Amino acid sequence: MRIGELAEQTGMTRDAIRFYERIGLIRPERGPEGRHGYRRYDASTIRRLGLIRQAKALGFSLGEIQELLDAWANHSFSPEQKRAILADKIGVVDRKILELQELSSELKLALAGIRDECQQTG
Amino acid sequence: MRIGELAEQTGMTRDAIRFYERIGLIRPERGPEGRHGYRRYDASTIRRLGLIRQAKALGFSLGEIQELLDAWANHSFSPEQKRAILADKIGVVDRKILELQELSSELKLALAGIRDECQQTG
DNA sequence: GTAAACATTGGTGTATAGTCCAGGGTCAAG
DNA sequence: CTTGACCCTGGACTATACACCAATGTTTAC
Repeated sequence: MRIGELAEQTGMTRDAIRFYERIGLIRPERGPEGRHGYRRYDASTIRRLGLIRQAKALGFSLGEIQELLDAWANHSFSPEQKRAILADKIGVVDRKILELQELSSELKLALAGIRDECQQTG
Repeated sequence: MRIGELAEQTGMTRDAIRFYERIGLIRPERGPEGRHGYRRYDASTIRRLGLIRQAKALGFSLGEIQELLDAWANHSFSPEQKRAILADKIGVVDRKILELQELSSELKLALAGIRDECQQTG
């Protein structure tokens, strides 16, 4: 798959995908079939970009995501380092879940309050 | 309370607090006691800034937070508009919770995988 | 009344996360 | 062998979310 199709599959722009490559989040092959040098992606990259998108929306920076993906895959870290990084991120994620649950409760209370306001006349 | 104490109480910088004011997230009084014009904050601002910090960490932009706070308080929106905005944000938050739970599960699986790797010799 | 410790505005600078070209190369079809 | 659709690099530009001044004013304590 070349960059255009990947962009279509993921809903990201070509520029964003190239940007993610520049900062090391993805590592495509280069033009295995001709002499062109085009980037070639396999299907796993779609999933990887999906995860990046999700993590971003959940408040993780690309730097944090990179750390996470490095720990997830098998490059450059010892198992112990990977374990530590993953455990750390799990803690962050679980704390975010709690915070979001509190936030959701508060918002629902606020919504109920507005309903009451609307019921003033009956 | 003046800006310095508020900064201390919230852990934010004076600059960040002034920035939040510039974009409309907070609206301090101005110098009610002398002729100075200093910003004066009451205790509720601490909570408000805490909420801003939390929402930011959870992936909301300051723009979204502003919308939310406007709907939360009683300014400038009809009850119906506020209800709609709140309901929308609740949906966003609840979806984020689900995504984070999935992410947490995946991370825990990955962590378990690493544990297995470490157990290769015994 | 003056010095320290606070505050003000206004402007510039920074990091992050991209977007948007320009100028060019590549590929498949006709 | 040209046309259109795709790709490349490099650089400039943008929005968000602040940080960091400088020059100046105010408050508090002595």
